[in-house]
Amino acid sequence: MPELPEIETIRKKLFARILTLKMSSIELRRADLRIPIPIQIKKIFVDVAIQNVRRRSKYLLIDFENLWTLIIHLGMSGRLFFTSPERVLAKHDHVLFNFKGGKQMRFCDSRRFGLVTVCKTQKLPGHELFNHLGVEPLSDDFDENQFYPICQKSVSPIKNLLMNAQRVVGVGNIYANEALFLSGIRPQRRANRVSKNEVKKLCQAVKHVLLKSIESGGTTFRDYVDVDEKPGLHQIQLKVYGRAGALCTVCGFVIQKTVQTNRSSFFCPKCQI
DNA sequence: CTGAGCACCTGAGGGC
DNA sequence: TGCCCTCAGGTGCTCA
Repeated sequence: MPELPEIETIRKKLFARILTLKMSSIELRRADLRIPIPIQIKKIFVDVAIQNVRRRSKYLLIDFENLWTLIIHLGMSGRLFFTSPERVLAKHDHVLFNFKGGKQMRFCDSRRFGLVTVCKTQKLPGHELFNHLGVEPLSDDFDENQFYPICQKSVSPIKNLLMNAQRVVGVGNIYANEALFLSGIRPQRRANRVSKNEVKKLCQAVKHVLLKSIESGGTTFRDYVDVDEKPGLHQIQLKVYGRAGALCTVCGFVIQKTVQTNRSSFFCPKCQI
């Protein structure tokens, strides 16, 4: 479920909270996630200082002083939250990170599309999870000069290209739909039919919608919550996602829904060409 | 190489 | 209540 703004919200809260903490133990209740959790996780992070909490794409990266990094991805249904160790375990609480001083952080994921794994910090860039990833959309590298040539070479729908992590990372179904609305481009338009000026508007819209959502603590459409189990507030600002049949807030036309490669697309037929 | 389709897995919600 | 269907903030494989 979570896209870049939700992961970034979690990253910021984790950064503020765990740099002063050390783990006392890690319990694996179920290890068969998207990739199996390596057993060594139970040892290598115990009693080691935490140096940083970073994000790459939708992956959380927790760097430890012993030069190992804990990698966490939430998939569609994953949650990472702090709680008391006494709290009754839920069916899908798969990993328990126990901190000295009594707090516990739980990784919970009903669909198990997420993952928890480890890597030597230095070897992260070449890791198979990361070595094919495209540009970070909030970086200065993401603009029309970089993205327009990519669009020119692709006949796939512009929305598919936006959601292709080999090209741009972090933009999932909600924010792809929203950014395309803000830039006036229909999701199904072929990428090589988008002008350079439209690509410029699209890049700006992607940055805008991601930053606005981060300001609001992410979007809670169904069940996203942060590490304090608090929902985000950005859903009240959504213009098209989940609004099929409702009226466009700009022109009053009825928002349409279609399906592209098994994902729902929402657009205003008047505002988006 | 690209793009479409589908698989991975579970739970929620609607219709009957 | 129960069953069956559809749908869901992601990713990566296979096939044409």
